[in-house]
Amino acid sequence: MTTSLRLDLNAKLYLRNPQDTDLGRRLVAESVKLIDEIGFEQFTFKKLAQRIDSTEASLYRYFENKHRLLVYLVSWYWASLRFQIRFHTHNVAEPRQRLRLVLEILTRAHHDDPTTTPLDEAALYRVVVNEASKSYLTRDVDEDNRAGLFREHKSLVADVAAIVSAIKPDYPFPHALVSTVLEAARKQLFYAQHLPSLTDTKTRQDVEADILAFLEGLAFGVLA
Amino acid sequence: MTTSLRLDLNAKLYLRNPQDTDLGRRLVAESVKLIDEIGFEQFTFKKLAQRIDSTEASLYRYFENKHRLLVYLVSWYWASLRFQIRFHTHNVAEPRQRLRLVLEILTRAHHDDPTTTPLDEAALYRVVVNEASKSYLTRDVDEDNRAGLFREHKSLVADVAAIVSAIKPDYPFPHALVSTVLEAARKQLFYAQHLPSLTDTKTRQDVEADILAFLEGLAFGVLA
DNA sequence: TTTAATGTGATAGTATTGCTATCAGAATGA
DNA sequence: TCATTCTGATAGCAATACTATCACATTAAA
Repeated sequence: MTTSLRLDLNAKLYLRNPQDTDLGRRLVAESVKLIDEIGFEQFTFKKLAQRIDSTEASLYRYFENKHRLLVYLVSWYWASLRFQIRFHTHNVAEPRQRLRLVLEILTRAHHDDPTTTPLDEAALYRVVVNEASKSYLTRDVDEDNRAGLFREHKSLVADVAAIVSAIKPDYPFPHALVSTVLEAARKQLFYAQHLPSLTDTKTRQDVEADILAFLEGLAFGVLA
Repeated sequence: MTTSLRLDLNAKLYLRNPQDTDLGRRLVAESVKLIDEIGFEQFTFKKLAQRIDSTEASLYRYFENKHRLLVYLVSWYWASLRFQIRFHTHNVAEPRQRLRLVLEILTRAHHDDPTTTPLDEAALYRVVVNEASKSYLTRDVDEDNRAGLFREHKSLVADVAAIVSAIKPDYPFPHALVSTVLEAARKQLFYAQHLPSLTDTKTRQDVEADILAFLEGLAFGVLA
């Protein structure tokens, strides 16, 4: 996968662009690892500052608070997923084949070579699986939404919904289908790892293959 | 809807059963309203104590912390949903018809008469929509799961998955389908209210009717 | 009936969290 | 050269998430 890719995210996500400075880049890279390790609730700017030999106040110059940092990380994930989808489906004309590819990327995107990318992709994916919902399940959703903080997520859903509509133009719920499938890909992985009775991959080997099969069944079932 | 129904939840959810005392019942009833008003992050036992003319420490006698209270409320919701499903599908033999009923209850359960029930059902549903994910998206999922805190959720999924398997015995993902549909019912309502570009109900009147149609399409699509 | 045990809510703490205000030095630019 | 801006560092503060201790009331046992 081609990387060192600099994704330009909505400037409202941060106070100062963390990609511009050494400290900013370490902030982001280490925050992924620390949130992955201790969870978002236990994560604080103070702990992160200690890790990267900086101070709390310095980090607050980049992000208003830890919630904004989470939204930034999740947006980064959506943006990179969207990039990968565009890249891989570029010269695939048949919409069903495109959708199939999207589902594959969705369930396997986090296996890319972590050395070529500025962030630990595997850790970021675990963070997204565990914490992404918290980025919008807050009192400030509407305000945050007005500020455009969820633009990356929306663009991704819009892109894939367009493929769905190409397959079946009269299907009335393309966006709902895509947002559901996107969510389900992550949730089912979480369930397989932590609440296996809410899914069906218990005894099997390749959890991701099962999730992919499940999602394909869902998507192509309604579009049949 | 028949109520004043006392649901017996897992005793590990609380330190002292809040249903046993007047204070306990007020705690639970008012917590639903307060969380609905200010959100789970802003909710504290201190604020709740002020509301019901009690003290912080008194409330800590019932629940170890506010997270346990949330798990309790969500479990109460799953249990009452399961009760309603059993009640309404009791004498419906045809599994497809049963599943259809379940989906209807899922999307409309919160319209029941609030005066007959100990909790404000509409407020509880809003709390579930906004906060339920936070009950298991924590560092302690595995521990909490071992303690049986998610039993109600699992039982509900198992019940409905059995209906799915009755419809199509060789379908390999009945639990994944049910947990996905359960989640989607809430998520799509949230999207319709806060992030409308992630769903397709923007211009329409009856959001719940749309969600029901979407879920029926999903479920009966894969089971066709 | 006395006394022991238990359950109740109230008061007063404490460590941590989530910031903010202020600062001094380094780099940048006019 | 001097002003501006940008950097990270120090200190502090209000709120949060509890905990420890208390006095009192009730119940249960001897």
